[in-house]
Amino acid sequence: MGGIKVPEYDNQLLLRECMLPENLRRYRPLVVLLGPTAVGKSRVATQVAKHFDTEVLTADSRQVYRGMNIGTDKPTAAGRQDVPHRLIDLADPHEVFNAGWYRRVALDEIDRLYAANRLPFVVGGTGLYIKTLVRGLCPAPQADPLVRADLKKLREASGRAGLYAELMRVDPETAARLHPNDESKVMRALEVYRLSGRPMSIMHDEHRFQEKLFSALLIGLQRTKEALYRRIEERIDWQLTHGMVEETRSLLDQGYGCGLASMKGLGYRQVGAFLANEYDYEEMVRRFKRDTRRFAKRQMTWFRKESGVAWLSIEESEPCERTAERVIALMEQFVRTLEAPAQSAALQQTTLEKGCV
RNA sequence: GCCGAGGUAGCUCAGUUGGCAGAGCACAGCCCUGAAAAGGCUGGUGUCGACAGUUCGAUUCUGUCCCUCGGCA
Repeated sequence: MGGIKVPEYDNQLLLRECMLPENLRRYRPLVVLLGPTAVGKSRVATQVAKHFDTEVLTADSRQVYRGMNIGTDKPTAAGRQDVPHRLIDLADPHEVFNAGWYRRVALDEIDRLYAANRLPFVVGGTGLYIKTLVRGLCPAPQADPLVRADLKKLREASGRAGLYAELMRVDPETAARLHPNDESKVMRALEVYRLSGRPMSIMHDEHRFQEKLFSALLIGLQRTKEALYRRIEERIDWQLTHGMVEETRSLLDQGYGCGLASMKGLGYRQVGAFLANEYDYEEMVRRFKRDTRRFAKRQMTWFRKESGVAWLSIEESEPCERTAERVIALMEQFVRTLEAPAQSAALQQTTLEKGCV
């Protein structure tokens, strides 16, 4: 027998201890399960949440909209009864939901869970929303419809070049960072300047995503590109045979036009164009799948560069119960490092280095 | 077998009166601090079907062959 003996832990006991009110307040533990669309987060998350007797806090910029259910793969009522899901159905499709709004309501939910001695468990694929919890959001002014309307006028009068020229004048540093064609980000930077009188670049320099509100464990799920793409196609086929077209039609009939941010989401955009006879059904399916593949790719680009994610590769044959077990194992290990930082310093350095933020 | 029409990027094709091969789509890589399922940027060496001939130089012209799709037998 050689090597160092790792002490045996009673994980359930430690977990209960970790979730004692004073410890929750002390460590502010947070677990995030992330990954690209269709990788299989939801089913795993439900099992994991059940195991830890907690809830699922969704980090999904589309499931926040009421009435958008099939297209956003929102958990069903039955699933939500099994395990409570929060941060869903927060806004109507005509409202402009955004990262700041998400952060405020998510922090409230997390505090509520701490008060109930439960471990907050965030699950989703919207990288920016997750980042607002794990690394914060700079205290720039919120989006303002009046300023935006004004900027739109400027856009109409003098085009993208006019917007960009103004940004070069008031915030050359941000202008240098942004491409003149990236209208929405150029407008946001102008909005920040008009509302605060300060260049956004200065605020970013001051913030630098350095907030640390939680001891966070980030777990990422990934699959091979081929497997992920196949799952995307299967899910879209399922959505289309289970009411996606009807759901989109109903939203349009309620007056939610295709110009809304919510209606520009995957699926709704393509089905909406199909209903407007811009192209036929087959073309709609092709684009829906293609655009979802592209999205998954963008998600992976974002997540890959996020430091501190513990990645779990899922094999094709792996049942989701097994994936859930692996996630649970990582979480229990994480809880140990919180509970007994002295003994597990080595452990933290080695195995959990990647997953802790 | 004969007569047409073709063979150029993963796909559909354009093109070179002989001089470093180019579009769309697909795909790939990337950026992001209140629209993030949004928005934006970048990426083309490919035996130009094969072999030979003419030429300083052939993907382009000529010849032979191979393959595909029509039509006729």
